[in-house]
Amino acid sequence: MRVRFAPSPTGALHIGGARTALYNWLLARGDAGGGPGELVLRVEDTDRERSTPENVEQIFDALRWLGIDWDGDPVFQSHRADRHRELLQRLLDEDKAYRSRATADDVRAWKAQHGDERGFRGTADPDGAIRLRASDEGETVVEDLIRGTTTFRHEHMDDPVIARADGSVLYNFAVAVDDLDVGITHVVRGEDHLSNTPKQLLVYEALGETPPAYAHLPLIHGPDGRKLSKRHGAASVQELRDAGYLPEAVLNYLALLGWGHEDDTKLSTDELKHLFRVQDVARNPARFDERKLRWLNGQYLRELTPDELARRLTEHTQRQVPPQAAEITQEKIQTLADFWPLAGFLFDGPADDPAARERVLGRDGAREALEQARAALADAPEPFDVPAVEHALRQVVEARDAKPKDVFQPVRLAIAGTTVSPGIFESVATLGREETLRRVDALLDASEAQPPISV
RNA sequence: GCCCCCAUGGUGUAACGGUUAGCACGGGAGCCUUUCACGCUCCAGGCGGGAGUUCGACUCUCCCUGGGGGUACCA
Repeated sequence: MRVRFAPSPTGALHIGGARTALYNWLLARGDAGGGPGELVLRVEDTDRERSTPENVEQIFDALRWLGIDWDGDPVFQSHRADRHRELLQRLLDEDKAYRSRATADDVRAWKAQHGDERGFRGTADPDGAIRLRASDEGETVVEDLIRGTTTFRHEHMDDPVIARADGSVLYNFAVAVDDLDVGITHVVRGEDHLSNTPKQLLVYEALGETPPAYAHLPLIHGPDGRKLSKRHGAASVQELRDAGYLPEAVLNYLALLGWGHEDDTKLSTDELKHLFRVQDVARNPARFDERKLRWLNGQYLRELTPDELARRLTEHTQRQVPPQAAEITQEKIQTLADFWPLAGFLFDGPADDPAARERVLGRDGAREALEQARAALADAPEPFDVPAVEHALRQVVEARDAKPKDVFQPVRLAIAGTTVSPGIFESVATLGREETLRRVDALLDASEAQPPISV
């Protein structure tokens, strides 16, 4: 089984494209093919305007990040112009294609006369675009692994334009030829190509070649059911990466968009390779639901070792995150991007949250509790670790006959500047005795200078 | 306009002629609890509509409706 992923480098790799790449990759690398398969990467850059080296690199990059690898060097469609021209000439010589000067207006006029549902038939001109001859008789049948049989009556099909007047080929001709030349056995791509498939089939027929098998995947829509676009938020792999998602979670989530396996949701890449079958792909379009991706990402995040989590956080935030700091946030974040808002105070000092200060310090005895906590922490034995901190702070709770939060919240406020943070013992221990005391003192001083206004 | 595809709760899916229509996200309630989370328990919520076929339809056929795609000398 030889499959391919053929993006056109017109921008970032979007989620739909990434899923197409993933399904092809699962076919090539997984068990479904019944043996080792191959994945060919082809860059469809015949649209000179929009295809830039930066866009190409961006797509390669996104694929690498996801862990999707391919076999051999990428094929650039633009490099295959000679071969395209060769076969084009052959079809012209065999009168299977002809030149036509007909414009879009001419086609419309023709249809006005013959009926909207009738395919356009041109007459041969000395120059102009190249059209394939499609007869009015018969039909072309697409046998799709996912959708079953779809029949297209030739009567409805225009003579497809396969090359421009200058001889450069168009998409529907180029794909067919390129897939043929590298021996693609299965074309797995988005449903937006289904209606174009009969044209490609016509190309194979004119060339006297056997077409590959086809599987057309349902499209991915935004949460509102419309076509996925930028205004839906993160719509490209790069954006998901920036948003702090893990590649393994993105891969897992993408696989689930249009396919499912019984009661399982969280499926490792190995499991996906084992279970995935194209035939099982759903026929209806799926909506991209970032909330579920967030949840899934949290699941994967929690499985990482502290060292690994720290490594990924460091890479994502571009700041050195030690394993201990990573570990204490592990059950509280869903994306790598959630780390900094939650734990940034460990590095950059307490946040400035006047409302939180007033709320916490405004409670009866809060200041006194904080003073006692300070003393307990100052006296806590070495090593200044989580058990030591917990013991010290719980002693204060007991001594004051208070609720735990009456003591913990003021301390949290002192070190974090706000009311949300990782566990208080873990946070204090991570910060260290010296820095904790400094921050507690700072808060005590500040609140003395500016006592909260009591109402 | 024409051609084509699709239709299970808010979302993703499972079951594919006979089940109390399953699982997950999200939502609600509760437990846990030092905040936020995590975790656990429970609850609500679905086969778009109409004709057939059948002893029996979510599952098969047709129509309607609603989405989507294609219809370029774009890919």
